[in-house]
Amino acid sequence: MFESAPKLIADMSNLTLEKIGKLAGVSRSTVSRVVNNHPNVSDNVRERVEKIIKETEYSPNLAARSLASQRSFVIGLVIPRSVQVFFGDPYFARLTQGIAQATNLHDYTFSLFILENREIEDRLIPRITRPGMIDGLVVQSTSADDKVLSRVINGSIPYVIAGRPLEYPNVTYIDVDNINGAILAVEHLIQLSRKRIGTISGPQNISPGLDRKLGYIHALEKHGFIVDENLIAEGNFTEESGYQAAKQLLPYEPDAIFAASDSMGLGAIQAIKEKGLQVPQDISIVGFDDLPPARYSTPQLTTIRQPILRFGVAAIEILVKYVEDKITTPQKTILGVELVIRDSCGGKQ
Amino acid sequence: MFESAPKLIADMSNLTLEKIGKLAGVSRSTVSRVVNNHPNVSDNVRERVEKIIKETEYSPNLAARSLASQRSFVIGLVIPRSVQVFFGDPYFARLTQGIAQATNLHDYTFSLFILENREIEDRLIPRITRPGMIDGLVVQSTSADDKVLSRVINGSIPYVIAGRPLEYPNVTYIDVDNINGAILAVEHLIQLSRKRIGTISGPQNISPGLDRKLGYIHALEKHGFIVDENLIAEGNFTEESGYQAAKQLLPYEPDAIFAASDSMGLGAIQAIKEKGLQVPQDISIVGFDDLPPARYSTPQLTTIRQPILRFGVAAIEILVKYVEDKITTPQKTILGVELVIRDSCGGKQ
DNA sequence: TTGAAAGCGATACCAT
DNA sequence: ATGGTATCGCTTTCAA
Repeated sequence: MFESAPKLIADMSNLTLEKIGKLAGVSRSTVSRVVNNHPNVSDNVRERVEKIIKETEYSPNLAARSLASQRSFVIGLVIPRSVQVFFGDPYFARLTQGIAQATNLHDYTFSLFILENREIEDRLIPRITRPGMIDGLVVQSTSADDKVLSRVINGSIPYVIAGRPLEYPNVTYIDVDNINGAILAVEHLIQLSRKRIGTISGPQNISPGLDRKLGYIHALEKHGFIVDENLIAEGNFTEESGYQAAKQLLPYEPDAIFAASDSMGLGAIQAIKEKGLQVPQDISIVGFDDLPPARYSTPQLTTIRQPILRFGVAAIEILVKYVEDKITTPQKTILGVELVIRDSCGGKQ
Repeated sequence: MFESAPKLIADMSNLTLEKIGKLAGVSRSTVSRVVNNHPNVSDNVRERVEKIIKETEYSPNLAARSLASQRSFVIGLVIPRSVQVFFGDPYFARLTQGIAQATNLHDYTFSLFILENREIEDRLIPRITRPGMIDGLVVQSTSADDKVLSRVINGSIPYVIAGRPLEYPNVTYIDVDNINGAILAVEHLIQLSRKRIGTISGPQNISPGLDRKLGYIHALEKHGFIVDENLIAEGNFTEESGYQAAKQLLPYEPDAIFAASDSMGLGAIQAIKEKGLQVPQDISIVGFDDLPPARYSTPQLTTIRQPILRFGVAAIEILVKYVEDKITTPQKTILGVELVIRDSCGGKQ
């Protein structure tokens, strides 16, 4: 004892339960209980051990823990190959941030798998889907019948799909209320007495594209408007596509446009300005997302705010429950959205 | 044998070296050698074992492998707490993507640690810096004397700093040639016969802020210009700060501005337009980064392109060499940048 | 070339 | 409440 203690303090590089135990005068079992917050530890022992853990900055070896417990304490976010834009889109950056944060708060390690090309996809799918490597997966939903999506859904690892997957209605997913968001947007325009309300929708093979257009149509019909196909154009969520889509709509003289993303809304504003028209005087614009650019544009964009960070947190909370409670019943979660009124629609009080 | 073989094939969920060995009639040691491509295995044994591995889709348990080999096969990207903007900045999204891709290509798993608040920082730093958890780290450089930076630099895990760390001149880092980029930008403006060339610099406590301003001054002096403090304003790389800085410069009638980031350049363009002036007719603008928004602005932004994806790839290549060859000598890598001429400076041929 | 066996550092069951 | 010990699945000497 006399000789070994100082030595142990010296080589902090390889701290183990055993060494902490020696320093605290208890067995490795007891230290393990302290680390894992097991109830059966007396208060003074717990205190003593915790003090030493703090002093030495001990933290358990994850490999050993994984091997013994048959859990990896890793949660992965998977971006399928068919997600084209990916990191060009600030949405994914925020999503990643939210999920990483929530993962760490639950004491899991966060791993990111971007399957950006076939080579990486082939290499990673077996690793990702093999039981034991990863405790839980968040998989970004996609349009196509993506390889990784079906592998995960049919595999045995707990997962949550981020975004409603059109092809798999009966799986665990989390999404924002796209339909209601679109309705909020359009009803705002209706309240401002706009009569020719157009939309720039997203691609119709992914749920945000589909649902936001559905909401647009629903709101119009609910308020007795006639849906005019000439006032509907399709983009792919990028600014450039919004610009093009707006050019397509302008000949039909809309007095308002609901864009299914902020980026497309900003593109539309540019097209409108180039035509010599003014936002919001001549045409009102509502976007969707409320990402930072919406606040810095001129005019500032009225938009539908989706809680991206909360989305990540909620996804991880669901996932952790699945992992730790071994639930398997599919569960759907829809997060609310809200209208954020700025300057691109006029009529602000 | 008769009874156990079918059983083993049945429960593929828990394949181990031992079971593969039993199926192939060899020991676990031999199977391990086959899996790890060790030379000392006879051809027919290797063949037999590989066949079974393929049939059973066996893949080794990473936790066990890590524990035994004292390597985790994980490479982490650390975003220190003092990196304020983080994911609002498209730069980090691209950086993350490049590093994730390169990491996977080298058969490591990619983990992301965003130390966005003190709680997460306290929780993660011991884990990150503890030997054995992570084989190598890429750490984003920061301004302040950040806790995690000094811990990593003084620790024993191989690392590469992304961006020149001002406080630690003698560590392994990778950076882009900020000084030369700024020189390219300013010389372009000089060639276009601009006489009153201002700059919107970044914060002077981080290297991209410092170096790009140094390059600006260097280029002016080299060409016999007098550096006018009134033509220098400081931003923090955001669009909003560029807008404000431009407002500060305009009374001194610059005919060109070198903005140390695209975002600040875009903010400057907005301020200039609001003042009733035109870009590039009245004032030329050069940005820095060449992120997507530079291409979608009006006018399209002339800028300095930095190879962010290559940056990530290069960082991982250096890191992997450090990890696998156990090198420890500090190494500095500077990547070249290039001028991308678009419409914000005029004089385009 | 191959096999046996000793770790790696946790967890968790079983005694006490 | 605490300690002893088998165990997780692999890597890696050391013998044979």
